Amino acid sequence: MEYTVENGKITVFAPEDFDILKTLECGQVFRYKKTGENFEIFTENKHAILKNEKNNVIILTSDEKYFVKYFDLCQNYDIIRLNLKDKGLFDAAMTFGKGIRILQQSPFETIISFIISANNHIPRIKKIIETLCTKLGEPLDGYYAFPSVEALATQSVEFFEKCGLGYRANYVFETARAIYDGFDINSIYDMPSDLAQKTLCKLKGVGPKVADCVLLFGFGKTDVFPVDTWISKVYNCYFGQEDNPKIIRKALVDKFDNLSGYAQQYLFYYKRELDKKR
DNA sequence: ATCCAGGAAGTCG
DNA sequence: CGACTTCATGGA
Repeated sequence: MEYTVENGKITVFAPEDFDILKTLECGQVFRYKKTGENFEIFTENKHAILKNEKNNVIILTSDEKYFVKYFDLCQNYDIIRLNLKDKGLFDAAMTFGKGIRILQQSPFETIISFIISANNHIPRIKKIIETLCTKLGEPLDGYYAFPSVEALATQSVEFFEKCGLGYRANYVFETARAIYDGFDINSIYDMPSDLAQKTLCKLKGVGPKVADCVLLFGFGKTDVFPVDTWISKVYNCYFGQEDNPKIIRKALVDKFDNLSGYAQQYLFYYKRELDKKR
């Protein structure tokens, strides 16, 4: 992918594989908003403004290096799609989702965010995360950072209940505490994905699906396949009759191997957008 | 109004 | 283990 970096500005040239809206709306990230014609995205204590200019994608940010990695600009999605086609992913999903990029997000932020996502609506997930940032995040230039481990670990369960977390209040409480007390999330980077999933599942509120989301979006592990309600639907529609998420996951990881995460995003986005329209 | 959400924990057998 | 139930909240 061709891009240039200047002071405060990344220009991605005529990217067939960088669709701002698809990348933000495909369910991997919650802290973004539309401001007029542009989009604004927040992560950790950073933010960037995204816009289309002529045929280019412009990223305005004071931390160019961070967002080159964040938007996965060095990855070639053309080659990924070719390999996915070989592995048997149908064209319609890839054509429909062309332009999606898998974001390389903060591990801690994805852990907390996807605990909140479990059995919840996306608009509500966004709202709760924003509330946490507003109340506990470091105030910056016109926005708030995502709360630090310490900021979250030193709250009471009642605090999280007041933020609208419901029964997930205790999950966030326990998990923030565990990490604050020394649960080493950085060790996850060096683990094979099956052990990494098992390790993450020790955290309260983290099960197989949330763990896979964290591994994919937070740790850049692409040999995992988060199976949620949408993937179950799409599986039964195009692959085979099965309702056990564990069996579905194994079948899909066997099929797509180290490209599972990409396949998952194309399939998730495809099915969810199609069902939305009807 | 009432249904249900990018699932996970708890409790059974 | 595996199946089955429960879980708080508020946007649609």
